Amino acid sequence: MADSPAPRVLRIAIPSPLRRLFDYLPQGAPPQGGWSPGLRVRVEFGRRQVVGVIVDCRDDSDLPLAKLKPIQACLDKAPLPGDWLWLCRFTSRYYQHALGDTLAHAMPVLLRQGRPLEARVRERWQVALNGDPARLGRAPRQAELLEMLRQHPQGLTTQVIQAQSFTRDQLKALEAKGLVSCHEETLTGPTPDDSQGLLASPALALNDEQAKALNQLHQGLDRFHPCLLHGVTGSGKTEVYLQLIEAVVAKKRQALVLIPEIGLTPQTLGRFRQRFRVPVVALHSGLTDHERLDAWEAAASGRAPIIIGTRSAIFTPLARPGLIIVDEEHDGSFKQQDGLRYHARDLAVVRAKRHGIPLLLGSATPSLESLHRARTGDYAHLRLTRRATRHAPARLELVDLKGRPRRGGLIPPVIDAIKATLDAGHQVLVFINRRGFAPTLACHACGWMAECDHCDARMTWHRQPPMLACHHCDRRRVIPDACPDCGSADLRPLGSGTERTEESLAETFAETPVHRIDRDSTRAKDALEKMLTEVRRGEPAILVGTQMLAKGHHLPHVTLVVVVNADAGLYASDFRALEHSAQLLEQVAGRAGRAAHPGRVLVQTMHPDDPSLRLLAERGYDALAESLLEERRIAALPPLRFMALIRLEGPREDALTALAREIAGELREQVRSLALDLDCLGPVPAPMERRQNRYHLQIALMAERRSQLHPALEWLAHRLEAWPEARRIRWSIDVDPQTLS
DNA sequence: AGCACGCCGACT
DNA sequence: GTCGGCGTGCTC
Repeated sequence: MADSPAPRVLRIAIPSPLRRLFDYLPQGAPPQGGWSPGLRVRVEFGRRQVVGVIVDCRDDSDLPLAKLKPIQACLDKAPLPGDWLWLCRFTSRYYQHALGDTLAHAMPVLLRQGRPLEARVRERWQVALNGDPARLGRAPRQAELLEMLRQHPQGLTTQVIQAQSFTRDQLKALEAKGLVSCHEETLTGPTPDDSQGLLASPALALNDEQAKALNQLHQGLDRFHPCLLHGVTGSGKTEVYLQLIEAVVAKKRQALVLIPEIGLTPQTLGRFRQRFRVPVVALHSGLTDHERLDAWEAAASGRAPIIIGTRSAIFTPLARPGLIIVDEEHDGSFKQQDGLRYHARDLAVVRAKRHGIPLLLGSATPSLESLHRARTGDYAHLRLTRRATRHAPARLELVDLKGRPRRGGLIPPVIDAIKATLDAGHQVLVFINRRGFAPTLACHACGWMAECDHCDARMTWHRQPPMLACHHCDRRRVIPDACPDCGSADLRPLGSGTERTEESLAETFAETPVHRIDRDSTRAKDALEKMLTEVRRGEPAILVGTQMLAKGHHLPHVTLVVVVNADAGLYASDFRALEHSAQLLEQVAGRAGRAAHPGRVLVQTMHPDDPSLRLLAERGYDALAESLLEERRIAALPPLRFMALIRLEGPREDALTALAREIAGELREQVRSLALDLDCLGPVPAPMERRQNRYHLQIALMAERRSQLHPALEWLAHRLEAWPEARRIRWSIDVDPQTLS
């Protein structure tokens, strides 16, 4: 690194929502490489101490140097990785989020608190190879300790030895006599040993489609090479990932694998760990702060060749980046929905490009964004159309709900099909996208419905425990005996939730176990795993569940899938609702007939003639996606145009509306004066205008070119930050919003 | 966001 | 008389 003269000013990003940097004076000895961007420093900010990151070293400041405070301390011997800092700066700019806050988000809690970034190590003691036993002398405890170590040729850690009531002094004495040796190892596991080879278990044979895809991926290992791996459920995408990772790790590079929150199960992790002998590090919400720091360090130092994590793992630094995989790339959990509203899949693209490495986006139901880019040639489009099992994917059969009697939400022919499946000794999955007993409680006499006082929403009727609950805020109420409006006692459930369907099925099929799987029933740790283990034994059973059940889980004995109501996404105001709904239906359908028997998927709907639903049922997700893309083109919506949403929120509707109008007015004026080619729409009420007693409005910006969006957002962020009235409301900027709600 | 300062209501 | 409500102002 070129020697630069000592800077007079350090420009520092402070963990705060302020979109500004703060200048400080260097103080104390600089670290080895001199003052440089990426070093963490402790500084006094206002009246408190915070950990900031140097982002620039300069000789002048906008303020007189006399007004600057000196830093308190430098916390690092070496800067955090340059690529990591680059990604954070990009993220901050792209999503219009304060850099200091972005950096804080992108590092483990302990680093944010100022702890050093270094591998935690432990000592391992082994019998020395050519020790002279005569040197032991008269030391009975040391002799016992030496004997114990002899029985463990691979060595023992200090912790284990001390648990056997030996002391560190005894170890040190043996070491001084040359009888034992000690070496340090990191907690994330030993450094990989090349001599044993990479694989712990052999790769599976590929079919010709998989082999062709893998071959094409091998061609692009040394450059930015974005690929959409578009494979039907059960077509063996994971095996392609594993073999590609093998090639990358063999070249001493690292692979980063992102998976949805719900997909990082012990089974997924187990599959990677079984295949590879090298350490596979996982980053997920279940880790302690120390484990997270260890994983981060192992990735940053290059000791961990394979890193698997959820959304936030996209910010894990890599010493030798070689490959990024985003599995189930269409999944909504890759987009953060509050604070720093980033999309991990989109940042993965940016990061892979920066590193010059391949990017693999995998899905059975790709997002329209990725499909569009595959069609325009930005991404290679690799298809896997064949299932590993004997059977073609089950097609959806639409079942008309109109005018049919329902029990627990199910109509007689569907109940008959469930009975036939159970009689054949198979299992049934009933998918219902509503928790609770019933979506609401209604008065049969006057039409009153239980509504939340704080939100524009109905309250859900729960049986266990009995209460009315709002799923949009924390509000709970006791179930009334009589209608609060007319006093009638004729209160009835309206619609069905998981609890009611479970109850009804348990009555109808008294001899068959019915398992309910939703957020309420799986709250306890391991409850889901226990239930799935039970179900995988294969006895006839009915599973009633929400989308938790739709993703990933392998349920080999399920041959019938029932969707209680497919209409949720059909006529929603959110332009992505249908896309998400179709992805979910296709994923649910993928649960049917994965093993020896073919499957059926019955989809109940009030609109069996809806063209989109019919297209999905008759020609599948890909055909519907094509048609949706065409609709988006005509309606000038993403992914054919670029969008940003300004969300505004406040306690008083009239004040919020007035301010929102003023903001939109100024924004339009700015768009005109900067001659930007973009449309500014709104303010309009958010789909659920009142939530938790706060009002929500939004302003949308739409542009043909992404470059037009940015100057407007940048201006707006600074304007709002300096606008006194805007401090009384909450506002946020959502670039590439995933939903409008 | 924090964290101070500052100016008005019900309490040991 | 004080404890504390949250309005408004600032952070190199």
